[in-house]
Amino acid sequence: MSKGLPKRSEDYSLWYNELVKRADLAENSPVRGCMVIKPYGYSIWEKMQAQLDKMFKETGHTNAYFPLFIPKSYLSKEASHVEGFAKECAVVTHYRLKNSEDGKGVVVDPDAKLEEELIVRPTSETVIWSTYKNWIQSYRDLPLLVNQWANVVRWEMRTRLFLRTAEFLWQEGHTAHASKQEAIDETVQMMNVYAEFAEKYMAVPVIKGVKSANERFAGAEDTYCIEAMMQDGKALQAGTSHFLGQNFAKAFDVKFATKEGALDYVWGTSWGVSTRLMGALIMAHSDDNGLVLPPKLAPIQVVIVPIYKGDDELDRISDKAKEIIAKLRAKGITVHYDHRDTHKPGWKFAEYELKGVPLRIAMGPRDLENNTIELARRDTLTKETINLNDVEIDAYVEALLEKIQESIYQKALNFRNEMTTEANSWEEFEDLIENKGGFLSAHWDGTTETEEKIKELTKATIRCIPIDQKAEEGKCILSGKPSKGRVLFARAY
RNA sequence: CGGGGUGUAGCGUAGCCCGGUAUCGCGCCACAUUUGGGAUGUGGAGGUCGUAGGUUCGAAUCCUGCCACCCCGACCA
Repeated sequence: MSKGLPKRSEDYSLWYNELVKRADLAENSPVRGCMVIKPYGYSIWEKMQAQLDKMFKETGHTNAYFPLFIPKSYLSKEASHVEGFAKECAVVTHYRLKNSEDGKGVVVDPDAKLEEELIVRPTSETVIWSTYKNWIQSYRDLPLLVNQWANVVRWEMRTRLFLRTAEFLWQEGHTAHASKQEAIDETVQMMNVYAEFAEKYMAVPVIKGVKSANERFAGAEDTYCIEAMMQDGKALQAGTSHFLGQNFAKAFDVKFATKEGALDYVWGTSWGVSTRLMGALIMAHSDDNGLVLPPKLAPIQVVIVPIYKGDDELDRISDKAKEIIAKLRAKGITVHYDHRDTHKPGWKFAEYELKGVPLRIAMGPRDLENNTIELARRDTLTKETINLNDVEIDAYVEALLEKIQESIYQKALNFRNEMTTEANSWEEFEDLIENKGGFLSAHWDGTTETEEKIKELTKATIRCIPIDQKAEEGKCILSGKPSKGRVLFARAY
């Protein structure tokens, strides 16, 4: 491994790609657009999963699993859904291979053609709603609150590790309700769960909002989202929650008997976050030295590096380190003691910085003598020497980790606020999008036509209509037609 | 999927124009000296030059197809 990462200021994309590989998060696979998530990267994803799963359970959801393959005909049952996904579906046409004529490999056996071709799920609404038809008869069967953790495939033209891959991991919640309002409440609730997760665990501030018709999920009545700001001034959609109305219920004929004895279609929602969150996490906090992980998602929260000459010294330091490790673990803190003699301390320091470990403790002979340790923070790159006679190390570290979590969030929030600008004229809008980036808060006349024109002219899209949008009379930035509030524009991933 | 670029040891590269069996650095292995911010020395291992064909006495080098990756468009979570 060569030293030094590319600089963010010089080539942000290159910095990101290199960081993902060097920090052992993921690498490309032999198949175009797919990725291998390496153990360290997967550990972070597992921590995200664990927390999200807990939050889903707390809001009444249960996990289930639906199959990878979907009959091709299912996709076309909901018109706008097929329109949205047809272009990027992987299709299974055969079920057998055979040895090739020249004996040099295997070929698809033409005799093993499937009667009905299968698509690899790009999302599971169709299979799930076809199943729900059998599960729901009465209002007593509702609400149905199901989530699944799964992989999906979307045959993307242009891919990037974590941000857009042909196959990705995610969770998809699919719920059915007896009333419209209840389904809308569910949709909003899950957006709020995502926002809370992003802010409290990932330390990434997000804007909650509703998508314009143009950006809406294929098959939804409304798409709610959380939008995050990356360090290069581009926006990233971090999670979506869809109010499906009765669209899928109608497409798959899912009716229920109401309390009053009438027959009605059920109301649906779906919501998801994916391994794309990994990309958001990386791009929101990391620096030119490597990853910066929020303590709540860091696979290793504290690393202890002994500095020693000879086995005797190592033994004495290890004795002391073990006491500290035991105390920290008792507090539920994840500690790694790296006493390998195959690498020098300086090498380890750089390595753990690259991997984003929030806190590093160094202990050498001088520390042993003075009963001190050196504490180094990853987020600020600052060091302090702590006298163990003066502080309770476990409580101190616990508090410091919390402080780091908060400080990373504040830094990202300050950045996001600096990068959110009101644009009041078209000239200003063009100048800001080109030279500053970030979110532009501007008036829009509400038409798809204007939205597309703006995209064509500036590559900026409407990220969302913020939930907390203030009523304000104004004129559309492009068309000059009347508008009742500002929406957020940005160039986006 | 369109335009441009790249592919040589685990990683980064020279060589390609002008054809003759592959250069350098990092990493890896062994030993010694080292250890408070990516150690040093000595010795060593590792390559069907992305892949499949073609031209040639001979191909990393020339020609064609394919694959992958990067950048810019279109598409998208």
